[in-house]
Amino acid sequence: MREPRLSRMLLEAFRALDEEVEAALRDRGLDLRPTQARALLLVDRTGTRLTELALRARLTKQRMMQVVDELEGAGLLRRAPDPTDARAKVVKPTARGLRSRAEVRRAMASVESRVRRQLGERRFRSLTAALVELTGGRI
Amino acid sequence: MREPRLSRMLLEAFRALDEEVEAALRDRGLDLRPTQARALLLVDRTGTRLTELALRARLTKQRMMQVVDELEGAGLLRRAPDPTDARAKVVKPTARGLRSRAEVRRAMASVESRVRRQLGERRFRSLTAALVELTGGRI
DNA sequence: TTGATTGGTCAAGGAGCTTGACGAGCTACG
DNA sequence: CGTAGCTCGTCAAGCTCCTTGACCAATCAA
Repeated sequence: MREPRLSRMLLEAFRALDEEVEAALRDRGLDLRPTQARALLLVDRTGTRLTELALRARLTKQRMMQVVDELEGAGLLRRAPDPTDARAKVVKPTARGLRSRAEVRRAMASVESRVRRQLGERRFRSLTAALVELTGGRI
Repeated sequence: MREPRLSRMLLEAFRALDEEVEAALRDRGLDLRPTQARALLLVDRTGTRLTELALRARLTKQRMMQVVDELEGAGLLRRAPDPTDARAKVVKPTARGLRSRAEVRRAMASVESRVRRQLGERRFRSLTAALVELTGGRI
């Protein structure tokens, strides 16, 4: 490679892992794109507001609405009125959504263990520690 | 954070660095987006074919053409016929392009040194080594 | 020589994200 | 209390980055 830059490597590593997660999801029969999968993980069992989801995912609420729309269309999430605030709604997982979420967790965990084995425990920890430091509180 | 996943951290770290590079470029008076900056670095002084650029950047040639179009419009690159192959053209930096490229190199290098200082030499090396291993030849 | 391949290009579109605006409901403060 | 300002979800539009598909002209391989 001609210009092996750190940011480039981070992007490639992200893409590689992202594709791996997507493939793992497909293997489990889930047709979810990584953004959808990540959003699914952020929803509390008891229901979470859209705005809160957007904050957690660091997306605009408009974008999060699109993602929730998709997941609602897929029957994995549903919206219910928030009893404590007439403006708001809460997003909840459906029964299918809960099952899918468990699959997503397993898929992500399996990829992550694969990486952990590839690097070895010590280097894996070192990698995540470095990333935490680089992102400095963004995550 | 609720679900601190490796792929998420990689993405956030990439974005953080990318924004930092973009800001560093703006500080130097260059209005280049990171994709354009990276492409600019890939062009040989003596000229490089579009297809070769696409390969180096791991983009489709169609996308690379768009990026080169933008950089040509900005007066940083120009296309010349390839004397050895009548189908082909070579993309070359203009004089301004060469100067901009040097600025890009400095901007990227400065961000990378900042990270290097932040992490310390040992952990920086460990990070890049882990990323190389994760991307496994993609870079 | 001719069939397959390569280099650049045009066209169209999709994924993922953003900004802007807005109505309905909530909250704080005079 | 009243009202000014804010928050929640939403609609609309558009941008960036990238992709797929189709072509033609030039080159290469048989």
